[in-house]
Amino acid sequence: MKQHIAELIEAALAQLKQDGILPGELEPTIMVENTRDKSHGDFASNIALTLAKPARSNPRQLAEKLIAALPESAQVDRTELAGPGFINFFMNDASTQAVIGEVLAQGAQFGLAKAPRGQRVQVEFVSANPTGPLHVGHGRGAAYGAAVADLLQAAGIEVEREYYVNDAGRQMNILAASVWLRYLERCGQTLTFPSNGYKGDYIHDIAAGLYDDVADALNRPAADVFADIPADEPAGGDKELHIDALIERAQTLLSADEYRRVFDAGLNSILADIREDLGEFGIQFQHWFSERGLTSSGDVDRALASLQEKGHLYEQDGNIWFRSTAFGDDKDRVVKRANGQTTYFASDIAYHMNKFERGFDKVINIWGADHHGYIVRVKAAIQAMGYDPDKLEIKLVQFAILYRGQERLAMSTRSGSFVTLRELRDEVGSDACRFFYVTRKADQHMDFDLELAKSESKDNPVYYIQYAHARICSVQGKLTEAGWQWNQANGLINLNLLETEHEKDLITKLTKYPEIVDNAALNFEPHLLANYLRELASDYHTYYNAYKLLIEETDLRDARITLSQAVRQVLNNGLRLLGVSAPEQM
RNA sequence: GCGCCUAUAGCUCAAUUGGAUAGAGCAACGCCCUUCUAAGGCGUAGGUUCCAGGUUCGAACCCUGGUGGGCGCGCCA
Repeated sequence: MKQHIAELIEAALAQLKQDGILPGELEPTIMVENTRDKSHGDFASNIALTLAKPARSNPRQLAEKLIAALPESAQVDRTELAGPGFINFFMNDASTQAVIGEVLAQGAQFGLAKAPRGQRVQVEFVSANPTGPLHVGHGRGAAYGAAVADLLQAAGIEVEREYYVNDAGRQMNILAASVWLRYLERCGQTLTFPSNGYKGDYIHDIAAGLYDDVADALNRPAADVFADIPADEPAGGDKELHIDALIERAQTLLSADEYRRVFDAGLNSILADIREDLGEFGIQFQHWFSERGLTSSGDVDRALASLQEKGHLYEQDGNIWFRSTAFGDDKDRVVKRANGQTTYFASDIAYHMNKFERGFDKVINIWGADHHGYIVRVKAAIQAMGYDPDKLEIKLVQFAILYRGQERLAMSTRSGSFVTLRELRDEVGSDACRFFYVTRKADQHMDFDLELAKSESKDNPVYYIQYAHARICSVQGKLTEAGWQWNQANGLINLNLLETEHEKDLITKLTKYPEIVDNAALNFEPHLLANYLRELASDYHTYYNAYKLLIEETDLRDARITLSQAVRQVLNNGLRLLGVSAPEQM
């Protein structure tokens, strides 16, 4: 409909150019906006305001001339000059009501792009280190990333969802050492667990599983394990040196294969858990991309060679540095240490090279806000390798702080006292989690109140929206009980009977849905859809309370139920895009 | 110290990305169930959009300078 109005304005502009009122070379972009206030009509254009200066004319006079030059349209009831020079368009009821037929005809397809946009994007999200279960902080990134990916797909873009698995590096070795030490305890030995190890209960479970598989084949005397190991922090030493020495010791006392066995026991078990957790959260990834694979495939070497060849690497103090300052970074970054080991950043460079080689039109990374310091250097590397850094879109997700009523819940991964995503889902349900996580703009800090998410009342937007859906479904049941039938065709013919303000508002709201989906997708802002659904549900509850649907007059009854069914369909479509279920009864 | 995010009603947040009179929900107060789910609805009240300048037809939004909050500033991952 906006398109239609833009065409009308374009025709008017052409007319004015022909009449010599506007300079012929003017090529303005025509903006048609939804009005905030319905007394301003359905749509408004600010074209006269933007053209006033180049046309050397007063905006209101120009608007008047434009209105006079607008072609007739069957859809537009009337136009009006308002305020400083806005042109307001009032659509006629029939053209607005047509949306109901569209919704019912298209069903689950309503709101999806009519044609593919011919773009392929990758969305990488969650990508939590596989050193423990996902916690509530990952939950927001998960819900946000999934919603963005689903929205982009709805907007006609081909989407690949990817999880980058950090299965290499020191943290993973700490995990392996933690598992091994718990396993040694399982074998009956007594030892002092390192303060810097992973202490969660899941480590015990993994160790128990390992013991079930290999019995005491990987057992070594604790005395040997701890012989000459530098003291841990509680004993007055350095916890980092302590754990590193333990890792090295594990690698000495165990053969390479044996160490790998322990390492993989931790990695695989945790990855499986994460995968299951996300699956239950309604999130599927097409690819689980292994960091370790980047080294074995030679991508890391290739990425560094590429930088080397273009003259962006140099050697100092035995380390190899990437001159990222040439691309706006505050300092250069080491990519290869003097001992020959590449850094995590080198893997990241290789990973992004790999992404770009896969030929996506856009690569979207969803990161926790604590990673913002990496944006500049990653973009620097991309540019240095000769790729377009603007194709990489990095969305930062701010932290969510959990509250139980007034009480603020603490989180700390190492101490094992964190709230996991699974615990959160068990407590408030996946639906509420998915919805709450995306009701706020991603770059907005948010408070997540467990009590509210659990409450089954209108205070809780998830239940409020789901209830609107269930209400409509229940009307269908009552209809049959009353011995009536809903005749959709008859309802569609009689839409003109829906002439109350409530009904008009509701129908207008339905017409906005496709645009909301598009906006939410292209701006990576699922909260727009969440807010829209709340408004639509609110409009429906208002309507439901104001009028009775099950009435004697067949035509009006059919029209009202037809409208209700269209609302139900849109609620269903919208909730599904956010990964929230639309129950038929509650 | 430097960088990124942020500041809107008592609280949690919106504002169609620069549009007209800044909107919702909580909380407060007053109403509506012999009527399709009261798991709901109606109404009242609540604002110098952190401060000071600037840009323009027009600013919560853009620019400059402050102030408060969050996060980051490893050859860790």
